Amino acid sequence: MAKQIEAPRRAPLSRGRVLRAAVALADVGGIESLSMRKLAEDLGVVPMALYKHVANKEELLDGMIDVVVGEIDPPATGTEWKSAVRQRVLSARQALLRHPWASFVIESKKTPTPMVLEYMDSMIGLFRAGGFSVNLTHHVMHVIGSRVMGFTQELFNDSRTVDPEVQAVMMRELGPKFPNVLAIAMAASHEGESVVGQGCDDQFEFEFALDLLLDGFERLRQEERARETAS
Amino acid sequence: MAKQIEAPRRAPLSRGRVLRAAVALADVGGIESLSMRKLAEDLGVVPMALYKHVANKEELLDGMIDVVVGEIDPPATGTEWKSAVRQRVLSARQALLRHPWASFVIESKKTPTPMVLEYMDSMIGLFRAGGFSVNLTHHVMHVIGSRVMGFTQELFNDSRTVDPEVQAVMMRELGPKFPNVLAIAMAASHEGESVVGQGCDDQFEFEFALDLLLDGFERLRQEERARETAS
DNA sequence: ACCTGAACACCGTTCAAGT
DNA sequence: ACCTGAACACCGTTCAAGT
Repeated sequence: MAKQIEAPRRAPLSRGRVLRAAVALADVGGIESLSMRKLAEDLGVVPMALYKHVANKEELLDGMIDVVVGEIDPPATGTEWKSAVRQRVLSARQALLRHPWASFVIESKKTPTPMVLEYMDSMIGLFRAGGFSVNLTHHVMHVIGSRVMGFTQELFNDSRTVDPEVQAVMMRELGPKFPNVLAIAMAASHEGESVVGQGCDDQFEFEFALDLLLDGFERLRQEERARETAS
Repeated sequence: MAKQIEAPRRAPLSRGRVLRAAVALADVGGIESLSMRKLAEDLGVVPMALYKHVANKEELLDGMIDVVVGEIDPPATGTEWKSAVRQRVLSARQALLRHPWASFVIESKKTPTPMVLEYMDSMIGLFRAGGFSVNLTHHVMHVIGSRVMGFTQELFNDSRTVDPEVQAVMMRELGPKFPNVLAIAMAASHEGESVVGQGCDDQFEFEFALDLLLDGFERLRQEERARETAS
């Protein structure tokens, strides 16, 4: 029967608390469920109170990105460039998987946040330390693109578990019009000889792509060095 | 002094006219300027009239994507897989460049539209015809990712023209914190020996990346065929 | 039956009034 | 000086009233 009139104000609202609450909200409800008003409610605060800590929603999103980027492991030291890049990218991927909204928000920005820029800078540094010229580093950064942050646009999502019934429907519906897509979807769900299809293995595909790129980069690097020593 | 009471109703509003108007609106004002209400106004129509032709905004966006995808050239016939894929991807890129909002909208969809699926299906067909197995095709489609549609996430946009003064400011501001990013930005703007930096050449970078991937695919394809004939 | 104005349930953000 | 309720200028979409 305690009186409930004065709800205990947890902590005195700070930028950090606002950002963490926003990340949590987007994690559970998706980015489209994040509004200034809803966030304020979550924090037990009037909407306008948020504007003391973030200038506007844009800046809130910037801050949220930085929270995610902050979760990426620092680069390994003392390893050769390829595994250093590989490890860091895969660590970024883990952070991004924890916050599925983040890749979309990062892309939607026209200018990267300072922390993203810092991450990129250190990644460039790994290539430079590995003996890549400035120009070649520039090119490979473009090639690796968003994958350097640990994500790729999945234009077609075949990683969901498909139960046999749905599969049969897909067969009938999509089969005639998209036979090639169907063939891949079917093959993917039977791969790995699990009883029922579990869709394709995103982690495998990501690493497959990453390694193909890194191998290509290695070749370019060697060609460049050969050209240098030849002249 | 003509009477203006009855504005001439151009055409009797159709799904096609709605979609084309929406595309035009997004082309000039950006996707964030596209609202059902503004679109209706552009068409000289009450907002609710749109809902006769599209179920909701989601479906409007789907239709807009299909307009863009419809601009992509059909695949060349009678050429080997690599140049067929290359040509088609570069044609997709041209379409996407004409509608800068499109890549973002395409990504934002969780399921591809039928026309996107059809495009993917025909692209898969090109690989299959080139002798790639179903599984290898699956992998390379993941590797090529969004680039197959002609776009990549640019996490850092160094393609803008930078005048020397801005460059000097960048040098001072970014230099200490992001030396590696700066080095690349500087180098990119001096490349091609134009007098003033024009930023990096996006078309070159896109083709560089695409060709690196295609060469990698070629190698994988040959390895696979060698494995087949060996067994 | 079709069309459409008003209304509903939201937004992000401004601003002036309250303390 | 700080805080905040109300208001503003938008959204997408429902719905009932008008023809």
